[in-house]
Amino acid sequence: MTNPSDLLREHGLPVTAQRIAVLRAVSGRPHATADDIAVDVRDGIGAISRQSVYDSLAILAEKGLIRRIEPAGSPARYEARTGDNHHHLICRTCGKTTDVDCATGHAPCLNASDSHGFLIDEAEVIFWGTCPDCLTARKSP
Amino acid sequence: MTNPSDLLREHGLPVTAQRIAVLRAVSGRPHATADDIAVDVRDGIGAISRQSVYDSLAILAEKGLIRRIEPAGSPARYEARTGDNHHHLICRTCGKTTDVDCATGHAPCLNASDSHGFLIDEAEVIFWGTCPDCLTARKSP
DNA sequence: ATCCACATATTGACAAAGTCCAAAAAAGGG
DNA sequence: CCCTTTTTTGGACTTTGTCAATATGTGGAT
Repeated sequence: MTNPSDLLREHGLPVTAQRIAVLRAVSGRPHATADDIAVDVRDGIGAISRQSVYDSLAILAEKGLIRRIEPAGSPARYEARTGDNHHHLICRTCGKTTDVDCATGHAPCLNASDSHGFLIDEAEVIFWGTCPDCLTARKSP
Repeated sequence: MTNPSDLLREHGLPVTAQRIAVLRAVSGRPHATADDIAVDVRDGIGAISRQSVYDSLAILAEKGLIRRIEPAGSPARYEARTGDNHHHLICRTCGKTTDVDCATGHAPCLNASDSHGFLIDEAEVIFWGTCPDCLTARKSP
């Protein structure tokens, strides 16, 4: 696997300690919020400003190195798994987020029945439900 | 079509001028934000507090009279079309939101390839793209 | 029709998430 | 090594939404 520094250079981005740390944090903890990332980064390199976390996440997302998702009722979350059109399964109770491959194995929902003249570039699918833990918790209170 | 008052009563909700007006506003302007609703309601009945708009929207959504969607990068939006498992097509540039029926006509994405033990109750699909207007605007600047 | 208990509406303060801006610091090129 | 450009920082600010206390209105029983 390409290391973080090379990844940044390949995308024409100046290499900074902050960006490397942010990239590492996102890879190491999928579906983390900006705040989670900030905490992880501080554990790694000591300190980083809130603004730099947002800037780094934004530019990494723009270059396609990470993906940003914004589930209802939650702050934005980031993940390093990109380009494979996977979707998400989110627990309504505890917010646990799990990756799922698409139903038929190859992007079933990419074409809407009627595109209304839009040029569609992404189909985002979120499955809402209750996770196993919360299911058991609910049955035996 | 059932009128707003009866709809509220049928769902065990006390009927108030505010709720009727909110319900009307959501029906009349699909995909409106809470703020849009407040403006429309004030046009209709003169005044309503911000909090009441939020409360009404929340309870109407809870009872299934309206649906709440929260697209990335946008405040929450509400629509009165419920129970037909339709999805949304959103323009990345101007935010225009359009309803689309599901690709195959009958909920293609309702079963994930692997539910990971979750009990899934909804599959939310958002198609992201560029609307016709923004496409033309982009080509001829 | 009137009264009462309770749900709902209002008001104002507050919180979370994110953005904007100007100044300081650091990186890269000549 | 110096200069320009980019990045980082810190702080103020905006937007969206929630909380808590008080006032008001609703629907049922009398």
